[in-house]
Amino acid sequence: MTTIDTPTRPLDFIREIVEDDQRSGKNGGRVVTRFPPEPNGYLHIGHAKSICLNFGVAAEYGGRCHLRFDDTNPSKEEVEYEDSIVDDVRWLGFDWGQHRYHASDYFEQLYQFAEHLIANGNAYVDSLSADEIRQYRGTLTEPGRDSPFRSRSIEENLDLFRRMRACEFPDGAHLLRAKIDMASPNMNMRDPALYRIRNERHHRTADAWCIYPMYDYAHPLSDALELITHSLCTLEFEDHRPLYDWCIENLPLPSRPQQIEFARLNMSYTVLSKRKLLQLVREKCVDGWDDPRMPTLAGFRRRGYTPAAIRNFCERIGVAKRNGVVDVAMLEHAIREDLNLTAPRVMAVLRPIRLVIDNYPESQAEEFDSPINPEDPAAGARKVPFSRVLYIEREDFMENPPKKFFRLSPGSEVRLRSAYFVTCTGVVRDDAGEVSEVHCTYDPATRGGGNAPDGRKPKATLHWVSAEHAIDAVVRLYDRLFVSENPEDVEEGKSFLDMINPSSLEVLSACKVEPGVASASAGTRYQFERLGYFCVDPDSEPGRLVFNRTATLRDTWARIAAAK
RNA sequence: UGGGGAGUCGCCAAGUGGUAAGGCAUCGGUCUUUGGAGCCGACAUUCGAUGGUUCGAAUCCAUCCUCCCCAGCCA
Repeated sequence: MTTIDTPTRPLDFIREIVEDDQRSGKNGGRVVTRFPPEPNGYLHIGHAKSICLNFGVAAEYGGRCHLRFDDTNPSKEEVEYEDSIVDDVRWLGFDWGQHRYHASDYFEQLYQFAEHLIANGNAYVDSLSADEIRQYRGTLTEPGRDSPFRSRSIEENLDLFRRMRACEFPDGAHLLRAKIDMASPNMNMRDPALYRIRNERHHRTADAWCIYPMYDYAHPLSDALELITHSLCTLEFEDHRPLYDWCIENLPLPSRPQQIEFARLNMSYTVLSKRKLLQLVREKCVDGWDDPRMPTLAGFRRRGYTPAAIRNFCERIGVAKRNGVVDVAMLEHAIREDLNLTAPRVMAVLRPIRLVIDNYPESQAEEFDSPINPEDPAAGARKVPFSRVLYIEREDFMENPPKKFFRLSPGSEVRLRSAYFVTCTGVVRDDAGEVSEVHCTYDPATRGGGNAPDGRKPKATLHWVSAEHAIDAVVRLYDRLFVSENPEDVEEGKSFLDMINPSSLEVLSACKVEPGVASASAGTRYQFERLGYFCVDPDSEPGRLVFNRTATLRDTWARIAAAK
């Protein structure tokens, strides 16, 4: 065996930088990354991209990745979110070992470093109001003006800052600012805020502080203190990089991390902003953060997605600096690809109609072997009970079939998967004239559903379930949450909420499933043959299973029918 | 009209001066006890535009165009 023809995936620009750094011996060859979520919401598929990147790069280059909570704003953060983030990152399959940190772990050090900046004349306490500061900042095209407090003495700054820490002032009375350049063309360099007063309880440090550091200050220092080598973040922080570097250059830090920006993930038919996701939850447009229609990791988990599928998806979309929109079909492909190989097959009838086999003995019943997974012969077979009265899918029968409809119709013969060939002989109608029962005869010579002795080959194979053996189930059919490819792009006066798909959830409560799944536990995934992938929802109760549809199977007939 | 980024197939995305990878989607065919899956094939004479340099340019230079981000005491 040689590895010559092993196709090598080209490196993305970040891995290229990391490899260059390793070659040149920068950072002593160490690679340390971090995933720094703010605990103010649930993680979504966009975060998965960042998680896979950060943990992936670390693993590939023999380094490590820290999980660090960016908890510098007590008014937005909660423990519930922190717990969910821990669960989700673990579920995705990543491990930070002992390296779980919080920006708040560094509050004392961050404070001391702030005094250091003041002592060196690199920071000052401003006492302008928020509104005045905005006015002094200038605009995109006009430079800002120095605050009248910019020239306070070091002693006065130190005194004021210490009194800020001592909680002597109300919110907004003072602000610690970096002394950089009010005329900078980069707005972030016009004396950015470093510390603000927030007389508020923090979910971890409780009442220890009433001043809290800003992201732009806390982030680079946290990175440096943790000896992070490559600090990967999204594009919108690109113009913060000079400030990131400024903080590091002006303080005696133990290391010099490098910030590198990449494009965040956008996906069609999806919304990925924490604010909007929070709104969907708060306004009850969905059933919570883990609603299977949500693009949150908790939602995908409940929907039946596997961590491997999400990781493969993240690998496949790549990492670059171009803003784009990934087709949600790419994600759907990833989950089908995974489940096709791993999900046990089962027969389930979602919209049942009775199929009576007139020439099958009334009292008879038998069991057929059906493959658990044709893609994996080693998985073996399962027993499926069969009897005279079955349920088949209502849409698998048509009294007046159009061309190319190969399923059951008067006079036609189809294969019942793993059972027999069956020929439709007629229908029974209810009082309203609706077909309430389909009748047929079976060919005993086709037992097992294999080929007939005379070589007949039906053009269709139907799934079925024995009426007397079937168990009842509720099936929730999920579809995309939004009807628009870009739900954020709406006309004046409308919001993304107006783009919600009114039929994103259809609940079918009279479904029939083969008995073998009766004791399946929540989270178990199956392929319902010919229909799609489904998983058992935690809402299930004994005797009343609830399934969520993860993804449909490709349906060629539906395409043909839709094309007309 | 300041600054920072980005423009390669419908969507992601390689390519870094030597004559446009791959994936998704789409469309054919084949195979099939899932109209599933698999397999085979098609799918950018062209890289935002225009000039220029060069034997040769998506790659270098110039000019122009388009899109994204920045004026939170959010991250």
